[in-house]
Amino acid sequence: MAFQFDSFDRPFAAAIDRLRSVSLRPTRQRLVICRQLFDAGDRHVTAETLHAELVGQRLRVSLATVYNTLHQFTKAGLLREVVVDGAKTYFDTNISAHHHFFDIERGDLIDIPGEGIAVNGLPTAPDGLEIDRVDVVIRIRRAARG
Amino acid sequence: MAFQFDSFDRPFAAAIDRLRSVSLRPTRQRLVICRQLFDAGDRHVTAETLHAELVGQRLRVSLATVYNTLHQFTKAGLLREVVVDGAKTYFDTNISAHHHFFDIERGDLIDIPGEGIAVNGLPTAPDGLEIDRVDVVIRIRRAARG
DNA sequence: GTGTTTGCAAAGTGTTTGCAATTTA
DNA sequence: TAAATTGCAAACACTTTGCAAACAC
Repeated sequence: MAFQFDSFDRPFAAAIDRLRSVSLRPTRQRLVICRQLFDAGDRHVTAETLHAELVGQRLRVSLATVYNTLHQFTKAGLLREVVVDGAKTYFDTNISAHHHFFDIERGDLIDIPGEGIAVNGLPTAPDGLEIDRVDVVIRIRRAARG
Repeated sequence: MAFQFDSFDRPFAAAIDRLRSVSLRPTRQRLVICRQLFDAGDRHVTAETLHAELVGQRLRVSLATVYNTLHQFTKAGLLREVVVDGAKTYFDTNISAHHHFFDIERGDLIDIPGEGIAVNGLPTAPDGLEIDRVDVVIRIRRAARG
């Protein structure tokens, strides 16, 4: 039996299942991160914001482990990396096809459902290359004075 | 008369004009960077690649000045910043409306003319916010084994 | 001359890594 | 107990900054 949890502990059971489904050992750290990410709808985090949340809840996980885990989750297909800012790396728990608003000033990411946007006239990839994915980022900011 | 150039020196004259048009003093460093960027069609550079090019041509400019100058040019509207990679900042000499292919493996940016792609069904920006711009990045990579 | 620009080196930010100690199976 | 994982601290890559010297006008 893993840790202090038993099968009656639903949130942990779900996290354990999720990790097992991608062949990652359900360690204390991964479970804690898993719950923080997936127990509450779609989320956008950076390593630093996620680490701060965990620390704020007295859940001790090192920043290095948060970084490593976010990448493991991404490789496993549980997360998706979103590039919108040169400085930091964002991770999105919503792995379905969709695009983003990015609030330049606040650094906030907001999902736009996949059906909301259609990209037409996509060129074919240059010779020998293929399309991996198409990202649409709508940069938004505080409206100019009216 | 600035430096060793005179008005018969066309490339420098053009660079001087370009800088003057955005109220930037035509210093030796800015002129050299200006020519490197704009004398040869559309280009995508990072501070490091541009600096390496200049140094390779014995044109001495410090990396700090390259960084500063790229940002000045961007603010002045001569360049556009393109976010496609978490690690480095790309600058594009093509400031017209267009989108990009990004070769994930090689880190190459390729322009797609603006008319080539249409984004339909753009949602309106959340309350109090307005759209600054819409970026479409098509991530490409070596085609899978055939 | 006076204000601007440059270059250096130091500092900063976000991220990755080597490795001993710990934990999981 | 063997293999995987963690946390620390050091290393990293890229970028920004403070300030004295050099430069443009």
